[in-house]
Amino acid sequence: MNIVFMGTPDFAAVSLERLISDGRFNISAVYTQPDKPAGRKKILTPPDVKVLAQKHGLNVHQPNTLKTEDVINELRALKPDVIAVIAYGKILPKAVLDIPKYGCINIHGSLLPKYRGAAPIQRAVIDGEKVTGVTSMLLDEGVDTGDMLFKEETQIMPNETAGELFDRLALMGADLLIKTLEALQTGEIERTPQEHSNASYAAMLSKDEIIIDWNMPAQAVHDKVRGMNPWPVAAALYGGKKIKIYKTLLVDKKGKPGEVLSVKPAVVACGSGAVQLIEVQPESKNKMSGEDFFRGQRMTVGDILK
RNA sequence: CGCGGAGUGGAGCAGUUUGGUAGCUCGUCGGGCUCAUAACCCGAAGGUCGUAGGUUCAAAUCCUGCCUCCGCAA
Repeated sequence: MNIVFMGTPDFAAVSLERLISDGRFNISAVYTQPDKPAGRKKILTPPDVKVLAQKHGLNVHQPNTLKTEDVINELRALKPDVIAVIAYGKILPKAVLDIPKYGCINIHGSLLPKYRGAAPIQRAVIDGEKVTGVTSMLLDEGVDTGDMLFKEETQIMPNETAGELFDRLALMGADLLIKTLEALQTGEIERTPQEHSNASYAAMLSKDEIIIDWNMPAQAVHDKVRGMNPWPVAAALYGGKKIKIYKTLLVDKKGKPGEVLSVKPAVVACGSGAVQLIEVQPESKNKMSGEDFFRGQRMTVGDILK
């Protein structure tokens, strides 16, 4: 089976790796986003998929857009049976969707039609969902609106971070990709249209929404912290500065929102309930435990965090 | 040269403006109290104050170069 793979971050790289190690598939080309500057010094960094693809000597393309004639002709020339798209980050125009014999398939990190869009995994955690999963689908011209092929569910653990869930779903997605490709080949596959009326959209996370308001219920704070880890990381304001909060635990205590209920361990009251600060990071500082932070700030029980 | 912050015993911080032989909260080790303890009491060890140089009678503190780390922005 002749496959063109399109993907960018580690989530996609996991699937590509599985595809390569499986051995049954001929990966004629890999499309990924152009290298981008990253880090404090703006070092040009290649996407994970590119690194992996080059390591295996695959044919890598990094066009800025798929909408030009040149790129479309190039794809046609590859004569793919299927194009597998996973977290590629670009819209495929109809001219591209029509190229492969079996169509373009996509692995999405949610149970469609819920959480369509860029940040399905994080949004599910932030919303406090208990169950999520991965869905394979046939791409159409909308964003994550195509007919569904297979789904796989999984529970979201109470203290699981988006990053941890990401890793699990990436593996599940890789399995699902293989399963979907096999089914396409044998023709034993059903297309299920999405219930568009039940759809929801998971917008990309932004740094504008990282601030924690201690008036929120403890569960909501905890979910936000989990969903924003490892990026962009939820933060509380203290003394006019941002304190990133990487990890929390729910604690069965009460107090005024933002009130320090305990220094050891570091417990802060929320709108209802309370959370223990497990791992935080003040500006200019390295990550530290909540207790270390309180100690350094000479925090005492009864102080209000703001 | 994108903006900014930080480097002080094992950890988190104070002290730097007004130079004068290092402090706080923890941790560790020893001892005590206790049925017991992450609680409490007593005691101890542990620091070339990132690094190189300069000013000075004297530098963690003032000046200069360098290294490392971090936040923002991308």
